[in-house]
Amino acid sequence: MATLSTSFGHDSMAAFRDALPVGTGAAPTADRLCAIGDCLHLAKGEQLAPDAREDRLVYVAGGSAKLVAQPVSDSPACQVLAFHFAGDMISVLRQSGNDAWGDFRLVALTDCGLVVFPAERFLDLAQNDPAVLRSVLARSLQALHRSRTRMMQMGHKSAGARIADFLVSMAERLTGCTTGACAFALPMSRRDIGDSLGLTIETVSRQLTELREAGLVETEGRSNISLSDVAALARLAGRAAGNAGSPAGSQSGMTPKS
Amino acid sequence: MATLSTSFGHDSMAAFRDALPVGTGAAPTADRLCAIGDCLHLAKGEQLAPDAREDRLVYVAGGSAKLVAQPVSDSPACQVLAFHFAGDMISVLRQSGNDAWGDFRLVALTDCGLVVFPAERFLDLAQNDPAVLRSVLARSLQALHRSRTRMMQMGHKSAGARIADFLVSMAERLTGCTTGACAFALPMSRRDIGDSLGLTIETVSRQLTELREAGLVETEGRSNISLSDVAALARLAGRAAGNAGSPAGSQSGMTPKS
DNA sequence: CGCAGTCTTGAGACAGATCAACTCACGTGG
DNA sequence: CCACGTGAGTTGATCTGTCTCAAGACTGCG
Repeated sequence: MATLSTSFGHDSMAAFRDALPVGTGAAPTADRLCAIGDCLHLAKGEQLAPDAREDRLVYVAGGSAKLVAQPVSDSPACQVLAFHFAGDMISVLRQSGNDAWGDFRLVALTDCGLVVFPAERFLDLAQNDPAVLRSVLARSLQALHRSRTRMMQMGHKSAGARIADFLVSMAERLTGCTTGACAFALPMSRRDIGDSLGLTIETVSRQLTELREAGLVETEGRSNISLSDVAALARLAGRAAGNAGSPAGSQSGMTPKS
Repeated sequence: MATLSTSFGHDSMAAFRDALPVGTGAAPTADRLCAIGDCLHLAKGEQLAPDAREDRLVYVAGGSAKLVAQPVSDSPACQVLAFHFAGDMISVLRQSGNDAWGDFRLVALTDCGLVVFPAERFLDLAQNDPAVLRSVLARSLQALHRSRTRMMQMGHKSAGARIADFLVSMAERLTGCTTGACAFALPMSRRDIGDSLGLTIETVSRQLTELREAGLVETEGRSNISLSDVAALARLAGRAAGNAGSPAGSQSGMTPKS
């Protein structure tokens, strides 16, 4: 976290600026937005201090993180709400209020660079530039849509389908691959996967074994995984044909240029 | 849908206007918004024509409706995404895109009055009045938050907890009651309840019976229900103490004044 | 009053959770 | 550099909760 911190921070801000919509005369707004953004670097395992006073918008410039909700009293399982990777813009809302769940926290799965904004002030500034505000709104609606779709799936999908869906989604988000074969390293543990899918760690493991025996998946070490046929997995996951759903999380990807 | 349409329509529009944030100089914007809004009345069982070309924002002026997603090819169960009541502002996005799910449809559970806006044009106009735009954004973020929270619960909650949660949520939304006893009429069928909770109709029935035997619930006829102790149900549902989560749906309630 | 569809209730099957070993990867210290 | 230990991952046996299939009872409508 030491020496590289500042330069990483600088890169983070630059990355954020690049991700902004290129509206006419948006430059001054971008400047002001950057002025209130707080660059920070989280080492693997560290978490964003859960300031309960205000909502925050966080831009992930690099690395990967998980958004978790911790049960307030008892402590059995913490639910993973979403995984996030470079380019995602996520809203970390304060206190869910009065449910049995405590606050939401962003935890680093790998070292990662973030830009943190106070939501209120960010929106105040964005208000001057309707294009930015609207862009954020559009992302939110999209995110809502994805969340709904995901919820829907969670409702009645088998463990196997959920795992397949998870893998397809990861392949897509980590490598951009939507068909054929691909390999990548999963930054999260089996427990994280289970917690995000509403399954136990044992079930996750068993399903992976099954896929391995079916020749669709190969694993090496703890995190390296390779999929031999993404399309087949997508079919197993109950997706139509194309895909593009991003079930395992992404609520507000912010990559208007790509 | 015939004779009463216009007068009901008028009331719907008035209700919508009342719900708008009272910003300075917002009146002209309100006028323009109302100008593109389409008032319409749905009889019980009717559905909003699923125009697949554009996203729409719908204000529910009166009555109750369900937002459903229909599987495109096979036809086993249609998933109920949310229930909506008077005062809710919901976004009906067109085609989920490429998933195995077809389009989203709004179906009337009881006769209801709606104001339908083309999302694009609504936002174009709202852009002139940042207060309105921001209000919509705030609602969206809230909705996302609720959706996430709900998803989280869906993940690992027992059937009993889901039903209890559902009842508490309905009590709150239909009668404003958050503790003590209350009675109301459920506008949706057991099947709808099951489809929204990811349970079968039989399980819903069984759980209700169980609650009845526990003395927490009484039913009369098909839809009348009375809860003797909402707080106890909330506890059963795994909520902390207060409540205010609105799990069974509401994504964008629009009642800034209340 | 009778029919159709909704709701309830029961018995059996199955998926996934739970409990309990066991194995292996990876980081540490000798 | 390699043995070692810890914690992650795998595998197996069993158990519980929910779905499924199948009657039956009731509501509410024509």
